[in-house]
Amino acid sequence: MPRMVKIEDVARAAGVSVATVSRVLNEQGHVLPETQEKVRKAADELRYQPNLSARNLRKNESRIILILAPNFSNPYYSNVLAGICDVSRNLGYSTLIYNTYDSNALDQTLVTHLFQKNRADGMITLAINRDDRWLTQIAGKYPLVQCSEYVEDEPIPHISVDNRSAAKESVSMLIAQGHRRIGIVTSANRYLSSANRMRGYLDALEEADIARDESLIAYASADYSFASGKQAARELLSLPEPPSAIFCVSDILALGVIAAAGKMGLQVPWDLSVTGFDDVDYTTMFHPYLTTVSVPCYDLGRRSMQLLYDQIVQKPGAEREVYLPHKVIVRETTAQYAKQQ
Amino acid sequence: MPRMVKIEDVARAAGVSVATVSRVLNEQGHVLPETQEKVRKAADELRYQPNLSARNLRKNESRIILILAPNFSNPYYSNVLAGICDVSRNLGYSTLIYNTYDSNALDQTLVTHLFQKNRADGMITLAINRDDRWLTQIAGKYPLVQCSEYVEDEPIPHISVDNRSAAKESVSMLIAQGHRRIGIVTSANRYLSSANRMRGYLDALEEADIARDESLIAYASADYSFASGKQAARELLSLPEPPSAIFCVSDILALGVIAAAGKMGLQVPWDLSVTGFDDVDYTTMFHPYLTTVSVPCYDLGRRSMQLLYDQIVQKPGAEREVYLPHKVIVRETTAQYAKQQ
DNA sequence: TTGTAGGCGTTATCAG
DNA sequence: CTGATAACGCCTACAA
Repeated sequence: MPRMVKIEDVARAAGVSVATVSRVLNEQGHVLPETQEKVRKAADELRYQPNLSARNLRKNESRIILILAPNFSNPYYSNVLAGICDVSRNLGYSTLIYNTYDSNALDQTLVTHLFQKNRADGMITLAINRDDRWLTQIAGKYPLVQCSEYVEDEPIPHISVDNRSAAKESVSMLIAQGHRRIGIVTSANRYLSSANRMRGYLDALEEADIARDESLIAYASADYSFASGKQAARELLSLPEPPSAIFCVSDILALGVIAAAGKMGLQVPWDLSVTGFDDVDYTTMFHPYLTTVSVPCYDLGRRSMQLLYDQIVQKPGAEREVYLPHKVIVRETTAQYAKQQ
Repeated sequence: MPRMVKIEDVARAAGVSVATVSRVLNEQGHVLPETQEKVRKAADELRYQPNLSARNLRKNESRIILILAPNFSNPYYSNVLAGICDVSRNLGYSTLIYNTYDSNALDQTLVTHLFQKNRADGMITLAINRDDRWLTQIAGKYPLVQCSEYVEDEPIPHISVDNRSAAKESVSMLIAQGHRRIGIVTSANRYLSSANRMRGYLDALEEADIARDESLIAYASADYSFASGKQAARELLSLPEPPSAIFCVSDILALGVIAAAGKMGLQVPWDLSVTGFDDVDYTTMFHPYLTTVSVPCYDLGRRSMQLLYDQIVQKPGAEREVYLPHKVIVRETTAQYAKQQ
């Protein structure tokens, strides 16, 4: 590390004291415009950059944000991460990405430890379970924002889309197309999004006076794997009276369903309508293009960081519950119900 | 931020001086075993965690490493990032991910500024152009590792796969299947990987005494977009004498090629063989499964960080040029050449 | 409006 | 083997 210029060098060059330099550069207190001018000129010429360790030590902050993320390579999460990183960089924060791999491995002790060890100024969680009540204790002591997934019925700041409404809209659209036997492929995890998408599915059925049928509910693996989507589809399509449409709680699952259907000799959308959720990139990389619900991942990430920042600086009236708009996107995997002969 | 316990508290609890506590906890200098015992016990009970800002200030380091990445949502990069982040966390470094979006926007001034502003201890680049010679100046002043892409003919530490050999193996495999007219879809960017994959393609042709044919070389967009892969394929397949096989420098391009072929009434692999590169997740999410070259992205990320660390701590004999093994994976998009009737 | 000086929590040097 | 103490660079009372 080459020798760095410090505030003292700037002070000497400008012919003022370090206090004045600090005041000018941090825009605090009154300094004569002409003095300001001198200081800025000196700082510019010397290319002065404040030493962040010293500043952080003095101000008792770390400028580090902890991000708890389960899985980078999932395009959903990587988009959210991109949003968080872009904003945090602009705000002057470093990000410490903690790969949790499995959301069930998290607990209060571990998270507390992470905070203490890194002296993080705040944390964003991407995949907390809906019954992780212990998070409330953490949120009481440290700035925290839950992104996408959050703990149900606890007043911890969170941001997401309205999964229940989105699912309902999606399924209602299928009903409007004439489908009455509609299956769902959900996931055997403890995420609130899965639960709410299930609720939305049931809402739509109820509104259309379609009786709930347990045999039409299939569970894929906790991590939404392609293979488990195929497996779930096989169960549904082997039913004596199979569904004419399947609502999936994630795009990858939907792709698995389509693959399984193809293998069973069913053409999507003619023999089976399929809808996904999230609208990740590759939903339009193969025909038929997937009908799905678009979720603004990148913006979810951006807003999370902004919310967290508001909390850190204790901005009065900072929002604690934000829902971003979603959109049902009808493409090629859904069609009018054609009564089988 | 709750009040934190500091080294002084530990010293008082253990009945020793702060110097001794520091020595014990950092394992430097000789301290009586029984004194050590007392100190460790006190530190444990008080759950002491050193203040990293103070330590960094004192030791003149930042424990931050900069990552220059072009694009998170590309699964290739997100896997590399996962590897880097996992290792850096274990080594006690925070990562500052700088989203460059476009590799051509980078230059010496910008990168120098990033280093000075963040006082980063080192940097990993994921997508430098092969002619970014200015990087040599940077590498002379700061620890730096180039991952995946690197500047040609400059002695800056880098890690990647042997793209030239991998491409040659892949194309030779096509030749062994009887193909003689083999096209390539490469990318109009300035990455060394693209150049080397092109070289490998030519190597294979030359070895088989197949004359180079400029009309069989098509260029997709710089960011390997699906759409540009389709476009490139259309050019190739509209030729008076179209290729019977196409080697693509990325998986997404290959998928685009397959899509375009389908639209033109060509069945893969019967009417056309296609190979990709990288082996990202979704190459096995649709039939036909893609024949491709697997690249160990996650390990590339891990090793980059390890190499960078060796450089930061000035480990003697640290490696400066590493190639990780690749593997041609034959799946369903390639087949024996069947002479058209 | 500006300057002086103390202290943030560590590590490392120098005595003892 | 251990303790006292001087930096590291910055911010901010408090004084002038």
